[in-house]
Amino acid sequence: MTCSLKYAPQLRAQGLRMTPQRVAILHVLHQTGGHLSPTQVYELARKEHPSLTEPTVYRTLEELAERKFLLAAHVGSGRMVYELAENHNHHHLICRECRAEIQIEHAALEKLFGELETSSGYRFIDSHVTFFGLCPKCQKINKGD
Amino acid sequence: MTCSLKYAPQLRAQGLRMTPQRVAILHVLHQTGGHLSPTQVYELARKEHPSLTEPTVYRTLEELAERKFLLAAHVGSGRMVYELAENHNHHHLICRECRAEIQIEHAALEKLFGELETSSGYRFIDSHVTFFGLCPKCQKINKGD
DNA sequence: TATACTATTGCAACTTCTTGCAATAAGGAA
DNA sequence: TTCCTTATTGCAAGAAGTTGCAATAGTATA
Ligand SMILES: [Mn+2]
Ligand SMILES: [Mn+2]
Ligand SMILES: [Zn+2]
Ligand SMILES: [Zn+2]
Repeated sequence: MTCSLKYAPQLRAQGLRMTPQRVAILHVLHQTGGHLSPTQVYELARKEHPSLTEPTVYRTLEELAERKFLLAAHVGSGRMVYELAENHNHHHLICRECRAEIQIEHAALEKLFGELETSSGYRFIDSHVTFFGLCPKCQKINKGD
Repeated sequence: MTCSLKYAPQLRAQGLRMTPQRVAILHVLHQTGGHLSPTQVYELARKEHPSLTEPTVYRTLEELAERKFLLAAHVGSGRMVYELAENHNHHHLICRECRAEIQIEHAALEKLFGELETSSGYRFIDSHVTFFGLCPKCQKINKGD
């Protein structure tokens, strides 16, 4: 609730409107805190706003991610997941085998991003990266592959 | 054609079989050379093997990627894309705005991967990463955002 | 070459995601 | 408060991707 009050002026500043659907969607993302798939958002937000539809959820998540209110990520489930962009300055490292997930501090990527920015001319502002690898456990298990 | 002959023994070594469906799928990936979505693979491979079905394409691409014959990547289209793993030691950098795409040499990531492997215990063998950023053109256009 | 084992396929039904369009409603202006 | 503009929504239809299961067909073995 409070969270949507906070976002309302920011949305309006970009020509966007604060609808009850968006209140509900922002609310579940705020309450949950972590990554949510569109379907999860839909199921949860529908409890707050029963007339909510799937196309609205997909369009809203996409729009809010484009405007940097949300971060989108692929975490290997095949489906996109979203989270509030707020206090997030992290990246993800996920085991291809068992899905074990750890966070990577943004600091660990700063040097690489700097180098790539120099050599490519691209800017990496707001990047939210997911790496895939083999976790220590799965490395042992797979030795005799 | 030649390409599937090459893969047949490698598949068998892993308990997999070389079916006409797989011949067709490998063939289009080989001919095309670049990233293809499952739907693109389906449409192209169907010309070689008309009875091919979508579930077979999805399952085959997933299986072959798991076994490292293929590389899978998200390139921002929302859909997964696949390519032959063969001579590929690259990563991708894509403009969030205009989708302009450049390749990144694997060498550019080696130091970072080394550091992350040390600090996390994960191994990054066979990683195929996609970064998103803003290309030089789009940085200029968006200055007054 | 015939047999047996089981990986792979196609089918059907389902879930997830997308798109065009007309109706609705947010919120600035009067 | 009322009116107006147009961003946003819901609907309906469709595309993309998934799953369980019975039938098929690679391939190892004899
Ligand atoms: Mn995240
Ligand atoms: Mn690639
Ligand atoms: Zn693992
Ligand atoms: Zn660009």
